[in-house]
Amino acid sequence: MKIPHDKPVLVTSALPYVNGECHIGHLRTYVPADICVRMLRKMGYRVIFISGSDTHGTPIVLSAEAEGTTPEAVVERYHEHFRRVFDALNVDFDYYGRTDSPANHARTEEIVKDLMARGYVYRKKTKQAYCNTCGRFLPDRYVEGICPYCGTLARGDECDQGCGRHLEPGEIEEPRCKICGSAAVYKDQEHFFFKLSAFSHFLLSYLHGLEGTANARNYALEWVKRELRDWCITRNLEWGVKFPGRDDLVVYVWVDAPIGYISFTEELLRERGEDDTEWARYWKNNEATIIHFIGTDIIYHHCIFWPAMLKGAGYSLPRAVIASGMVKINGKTFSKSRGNVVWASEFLERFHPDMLRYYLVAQSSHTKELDFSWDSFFMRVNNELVAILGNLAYRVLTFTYKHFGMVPAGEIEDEVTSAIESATAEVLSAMENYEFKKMVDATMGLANFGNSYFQREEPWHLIKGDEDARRRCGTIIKNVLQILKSICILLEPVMPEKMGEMWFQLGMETDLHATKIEDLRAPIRTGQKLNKPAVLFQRVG
RNA sequence: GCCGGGGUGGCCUAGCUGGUCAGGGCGCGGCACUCAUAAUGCCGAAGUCGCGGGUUCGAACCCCGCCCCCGGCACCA
Repeated sequence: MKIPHDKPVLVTSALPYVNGECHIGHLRTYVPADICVRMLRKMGYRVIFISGSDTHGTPIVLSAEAEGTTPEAVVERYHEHFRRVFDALNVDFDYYGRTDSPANHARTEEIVKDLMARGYVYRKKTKQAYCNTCGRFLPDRYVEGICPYCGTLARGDECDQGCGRHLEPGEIEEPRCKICGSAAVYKDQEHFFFKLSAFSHFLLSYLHGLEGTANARNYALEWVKRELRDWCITRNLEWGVKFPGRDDLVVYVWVDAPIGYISFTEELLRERGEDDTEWARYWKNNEATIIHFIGTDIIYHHCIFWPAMLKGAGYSLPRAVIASGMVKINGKTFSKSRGNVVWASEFLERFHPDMLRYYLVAQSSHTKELDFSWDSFFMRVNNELVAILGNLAYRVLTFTYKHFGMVPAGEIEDEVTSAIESATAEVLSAMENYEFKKMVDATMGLANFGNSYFQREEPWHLIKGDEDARRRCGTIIKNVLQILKSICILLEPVMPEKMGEMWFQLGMETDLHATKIEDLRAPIRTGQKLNKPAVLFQRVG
C-alpha cells in the first residue's frame, strides 16, 4: 500500500481492557504498532499515535464487586499498570487516554444522537434474565441454563458444550444466575438497536478497498456476505456512558470504546493547544490517513461495527486495519485460569525491553500465530542479537577503538553500498506490506553480510602489515562502520534503546530517533571519534 | 456443520499471480580464523514439498477428491 505523503497519519493501537495485567498477547499488537509509527516517521510522515484504556463494561463491574471496590478503582489501577508497561517498553504513544473521560462521554453521546437522528437506531422489547437475589439484569454471559435445541447445559449466548448454536437473549431455558447460582427470571426490557443490517451494501464496497492485512479484510467480508444482524447497543448497567435520555441504560462498551480513538485525538490536539475543530481534519473531513492496529480477535468490531457507525454518523473512515495473529504459549491457547500466560512485567523484570520487541516481530510474521516459548526466546536473543548483531558491533568497534580510535579514511566499496541499498529496499517494501518480520530479517541479513565481509578481509592481519596494508585495513573498517550505521537507522524502530547505544559508540552526535532513512546513504565521517565500546546484548537463558 | 489458516529434510519455516522452487534458520559433521560475548567465516550430510487423481512441454505452487492439525462462528475487550 501507499500512504499519501501529503496528509497527516493517525495510527491507533487497540484499547486494552483494563481488567487485568498486560501479557505478551497484548504486546504483539502494541509493539509492532510502535515500530510502524517510528518507521513511518523515519520515512518522513507526520504521524500521531494514539491509544488508551477501555474502561467500561460488565467484567470490570464484576471485578470491582468481587474485590469490594469501585469500577473506578479497578480502572485506575490497571490504567496506570498499562501506562507503566508501555513506558518501559518504549511504546511511545502521543496520547494514552481512557474511555471514561468527559471528552469520550461527550463524543459518544453525540455520535449516538447522530445515529438516532439519521434513523439508524430503534427500540425493541427483549426478554432479559433478571436475578432477584443479585437484584439486577444479567448480561448473556452471566446466565446459564438449558439449550432449547439440544438440552445440554449452555451459556446464555451460546451452547458451548453441546450443539454450538448461538442463542438469542431469552432463548435459554431454566436460566440461572452465574454469579450467585440462583434461578433467574425473564423480564421484558426495552433496548436500543443499531441498524447494522442497513450497512451491508456499504460495508461490502468499503471492505474491498480496505488496506492493511488480508486477514482483517477477508474475515470481515465473510460476515458481510452472509447476513448482518442488528446490534443491541444498550445495557442495564450503571458504569458506562449513559444512553441519551435514559438514566437506566448505558451504551454497550463496544460503542464507546472505538469512539475513544476520536476523543483521544481531540484530547491530544487540545493539549497541544490546537484549535477546537482541528480534530475534525482527522475524523470528519478525510484530511488524514487513519490506520488501526488490532488483534485478530477484534476484527469483527473494527471492520464491521466501527465503519458502519462512522459511516452512519458521518465521520471519516479508516484506510487500513492491521490485525496481528494471536499468541500461544508452548502451543497452547492463552489461559489465565490454567496459568498458561506470560506477563509483561515478568519479562521486563528479567530482560531488556528491546529483546522482547525484537522477538515479537522476528519470531513470526505478523498475521500468523506466534507460539511463544522461553527456549525460542533465548535462541533468538543468543543466536541473533548476541551472536550476529551484538558480536559484529563489538568486534568491529573494539578493533577500531584500539587501533584507530576514530573513523578511518577510505571509500565505501560498491559491494557494501549495494548490500546496504538492497537491505534498505527490502525493509521499506516489507514496511509497505506490514511485514515486520521481513523488516528485521532483511536487516539481520545485512549484519550477516558484515560479519562475512569482516572475516574475509582479515583486518587483524592487515593492521600488522606495511603502510598499504594498514590503509587497506582502514578502508575495511570504514566500510563495516558504515554498515553498522545503517543498521542503527534500520533497526531503531525495533530496538530504539540498543540502537541508540550503538549510535553513541559510533561517535554519532545526532539524535538517532530523529534520523531519516535517507541519512543512511551519507558516509560516516572520517575522523569522527568513537566512544568506548561496550557489549550491547548479554546472553540469556 | 459452516468459514478461515495450515500440513515443505530431526525441529521451525520461506516460497503459493506455475518454469534457478526445493531456499533460510536451529541442530548435526568437517575445516578455517583469533578482532570478538566458546562469538565469526567457509564447506557438507539430510527433504517422494499430507495422500490420490487431473490440467500443462513443465506444479510445492492451478483444478477435483480424500486425510490430518489449529482457530473462528457475532456482541466475547
